[in-house]
Amino acid sequence: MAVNFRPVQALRLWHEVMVDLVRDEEVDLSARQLAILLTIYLEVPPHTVRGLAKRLNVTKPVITRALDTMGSLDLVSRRRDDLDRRNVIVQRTVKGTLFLDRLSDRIMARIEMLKTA
Amino acid sequence: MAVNFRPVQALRLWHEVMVDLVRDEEVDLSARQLAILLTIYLEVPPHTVRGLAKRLNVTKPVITRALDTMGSLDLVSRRRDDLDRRNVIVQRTVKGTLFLDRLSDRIMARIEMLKTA
DNA sequence: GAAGAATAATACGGCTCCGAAATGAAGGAG
DNA sequence: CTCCTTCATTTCGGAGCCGTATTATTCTTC
Repeated sequence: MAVNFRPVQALRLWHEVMVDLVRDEEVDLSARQLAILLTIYLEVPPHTVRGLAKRLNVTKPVITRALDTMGSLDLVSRRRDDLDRRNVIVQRTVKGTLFLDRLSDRIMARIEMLKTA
Repeated sequence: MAVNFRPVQALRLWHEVMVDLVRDEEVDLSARQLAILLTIYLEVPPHTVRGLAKRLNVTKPVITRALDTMGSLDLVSRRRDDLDRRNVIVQRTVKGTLFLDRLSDRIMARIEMLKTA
């Protein structure tokens, strides 16, 4: 499981996973959308529009639009915060979890291939 | 330098690098554009429009447009193939090399952080 | 040289995304 | 209750990318 990473191998890893994603991508997410999705699934909740905008150094409409797109793909869901109804709480979905599981599998598979190469 | 990678750590690595890129990105490349750029720099030349289109399973106009965009950013350059003037040979640039060096540095830095965490 | 094949680029209509600004809804201070 | 702030969303004009189909150039074959 241990890998010795040197810079060119790190770049090769990125390359192979990106090509995999582009080649047989079911959903076509931009860099921003993927960054938002990963933040929602990996960082501690709750996630609000404002919080995500600040975390990623983008404007709030960018977050709203990304949630619209990924929401229609059923990768995330939104609900109002009952304690402060101005806030929107972004939540995970089963489909989003499965998507990131597949991404994780792709990355791990490419790491394995780098080890044996 | 050796890292033990488990799936959640692979995903964390992807997350952190993507957030870095979105946060302080000088150039804003799409997933396809980045995949094309990495292919040009990491796979054996020569690279033609048709070859890249087949490699990435996209149509040729996608490649032409990506080369237009990245060409205006001076990340790649094009010249005609003198042996077969129908072909366009895609070439690397100094600026493109520097960009990928920075990407490589980002990835390596995040790998280091995962080791100590 | 003429006809056909192959390559890259362009035209087209449609869709998505952009940032800035305006709008709508909810909370807080007095 | 009223004013002001704080959220998220929507609107606006503009820019970029999409796939399909077409064009322009070059090569190949006869």
